[in-house]
Amino acid sequence: MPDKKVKSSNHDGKPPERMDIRTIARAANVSIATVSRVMNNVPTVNPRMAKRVWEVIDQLDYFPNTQARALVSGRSRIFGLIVSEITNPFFPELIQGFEDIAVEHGYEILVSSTNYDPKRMSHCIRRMLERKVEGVAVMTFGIEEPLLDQLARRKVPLVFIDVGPKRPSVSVLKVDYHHGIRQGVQHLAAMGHRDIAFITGPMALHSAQSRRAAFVGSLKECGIVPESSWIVEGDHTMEGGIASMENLLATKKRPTAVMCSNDMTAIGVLHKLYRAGLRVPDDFSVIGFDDIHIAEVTIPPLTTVQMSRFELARSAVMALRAHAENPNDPAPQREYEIRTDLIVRESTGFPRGTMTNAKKAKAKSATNA
Amino acid sequence: MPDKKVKSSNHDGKPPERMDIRTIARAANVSIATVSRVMNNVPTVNPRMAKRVWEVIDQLDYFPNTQARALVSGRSRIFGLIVSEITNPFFPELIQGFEDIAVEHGYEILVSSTNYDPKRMSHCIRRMLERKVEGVAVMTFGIEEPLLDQLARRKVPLVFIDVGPKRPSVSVLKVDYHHGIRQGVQHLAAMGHRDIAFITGPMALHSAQSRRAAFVGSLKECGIVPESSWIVEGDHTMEGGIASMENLLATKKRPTAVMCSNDMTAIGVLHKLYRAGLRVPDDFSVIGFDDIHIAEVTIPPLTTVQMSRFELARSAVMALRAHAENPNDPAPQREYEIRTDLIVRESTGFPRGTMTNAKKAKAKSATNA
DNA sequence: GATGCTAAAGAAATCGTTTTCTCAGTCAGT
DNA sequence: ACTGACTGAGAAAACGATTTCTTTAGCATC
Repeated sequence: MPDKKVKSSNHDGKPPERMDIRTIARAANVSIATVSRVMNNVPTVNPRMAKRVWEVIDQLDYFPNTQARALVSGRSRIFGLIVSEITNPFFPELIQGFEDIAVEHGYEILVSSTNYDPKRMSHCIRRMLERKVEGVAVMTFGIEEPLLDQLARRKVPLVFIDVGPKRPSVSVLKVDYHHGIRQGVQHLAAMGHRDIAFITGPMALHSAQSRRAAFVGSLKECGIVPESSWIVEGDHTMEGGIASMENLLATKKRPTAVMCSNDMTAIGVLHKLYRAGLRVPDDFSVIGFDDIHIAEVTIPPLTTVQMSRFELARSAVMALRAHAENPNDPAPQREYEIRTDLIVRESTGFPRGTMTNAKKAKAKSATNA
Repeated sequence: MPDKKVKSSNHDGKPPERMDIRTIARAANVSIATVSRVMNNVPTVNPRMAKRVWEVIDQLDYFPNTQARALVSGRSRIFGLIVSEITNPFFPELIQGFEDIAVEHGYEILVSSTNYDPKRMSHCIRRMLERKVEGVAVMTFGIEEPLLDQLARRKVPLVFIDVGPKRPSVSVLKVDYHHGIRQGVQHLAAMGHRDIAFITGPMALHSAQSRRAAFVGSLKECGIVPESSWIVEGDHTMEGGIASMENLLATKKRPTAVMCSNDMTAIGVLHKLYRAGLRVPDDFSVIGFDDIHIAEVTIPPLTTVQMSRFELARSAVMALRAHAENPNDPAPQREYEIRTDLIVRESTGFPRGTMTNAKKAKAKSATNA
């Protein structure tokens, strides 16, 4: 924003040409109030006049100053979006969707990545407060609730994933982890796996707990008793996946398959298995979670549980809009359901040496149906 | 931003409690001008008074309204960041760095991903203009200059990668593609490869042309004549990599190695080779470009040319700051140099059947030195 | 033809800051 | 003691919109 000092009239005849609502009003021969009304589609304005104003606006290529508008109307038209790790490919895909939908409804977004660091979190909340966001989507999968008090206290609408305080102006996006994870477990069990490991996310995260619970539950449904040494804690990174897989390979009795709390972990696992000289899926089966884009081209392509980023983004924006646009709506915390589904690719197969090729083909076609 | 209507005094004794500079002024028994001066560290204010004001500010947990501030000061303290594809992992890493550094200097950022779509680009420029950004970093690697006229005309500081109009308030980040790419070519040549292919980015992008030129140049330096059918156009996506590799495999005489214009392409290539039953690096060598994080764990880990996201981000923010904070500085377009370097991992090796193990070991150690 | 009502547009207040202007004091120099 | 320069702090004018309050004009009603 330069041209601040162009106020003093310059002697070469040109008017100072600052582009504000007054310029338009003057050019269209109406009051600024009318221009404002035209821009906001207030119905009481004479259509002929409106047309004239629009023409001037188009011709001069004018657009209103968002901050002035926000200041007086009390509406910033900005949503905040807090993610835990922008470098995990899951999130950019989410951000993309969130941005698209928010922009579509006339909102701008302020993204911030906390990297699981409470200090960063608190700093970014502060920034959002300063910018007067009209709502914040907290896509960190459940962490640091105390910090969010600052937002709640100032009555900023919020939307969480999985779990959040039951308060007015707070919505929760419920992810049905169970559905997809059960499909995964059954898929493995159907092929004959009994020794199935699980690599969780950081257990401080609610979602990590939910996913583990869904895994354990699904295992039991198949009549398999969970072996605790086969449930190891990861951290949703590739490095974590590598380390966790290392631990699993070192267990007394090795599992034959592993489910991961997210795809990045699975990618680490794939890598560790490659290093260990084990072939996937011949020697070991791997299932991921998220279905990020690169899951299609890992070697081998990753069987994974899909959670729709688009659905997540859409629901989040909708929830925030609902709150922002009806400030005193008595109906608070709506809950939105997000489905999960297994996508079978090539990182899963029969446990080593249990089946002939003929049986393989048969079982596989049954599974896919 | 709710609590808009809390103006009317409520009958339970409490004051309406709106938190603005006036509240602070009243509580500290000074004028609002003084409060403002204190917050902005204006040196002429009495230290004792300043202390008192700070105490009140802390105690009431007050922070100024950014939009009011921006409105009057004419400074939004927002930078725009336009990337071509947020779902390409290169960019999140860049965004992260950009955000960190911008925030460190008190700026907020507005990110937008154009997905190579001019319509999106133009829309996002408009949005940035509306929010009165103080500068825009155009990290699309050279495209759609006409659209950027809108920004230039309004004298918004800009920073480009590689190439940009020589105008005041416009800086360019020069990437030294040649250095890293030459290293890559020499690395391959040193191991005995002569038949080296190249998959470019979208040729509409300046960076794609620069990278190809660097490749062709480096090839000639090694006395290899470029074979045009081995230079194919990709689009910087995994899918593009797969398709391009397919084309390369179909050439009359197959190359023995390929360099890619970015890592996503290389990942696609790796996948295609896997599908084709070719082993990397035994049957085919692959080099990427960017050194995104997952390049470390591809199978096999990817040899690639590193371009520092952090350097890029830092330089971009610094360039924008320089312009934003000295609006009438006569010195425009500073240029910043970004280095590139080869990172040798495991996707490159000797061409099939050309060397004995002894020779291998020797050549490899020489290359790494 | 005076009155009341409605529709449409202008005037003015407002949002929460920064910044310029103004005005008391203080102090030094003569 | 009077002037001039300087300090420090308050008063008031922006900033560029929205929104409330007024005004004007037109029309129907009695």
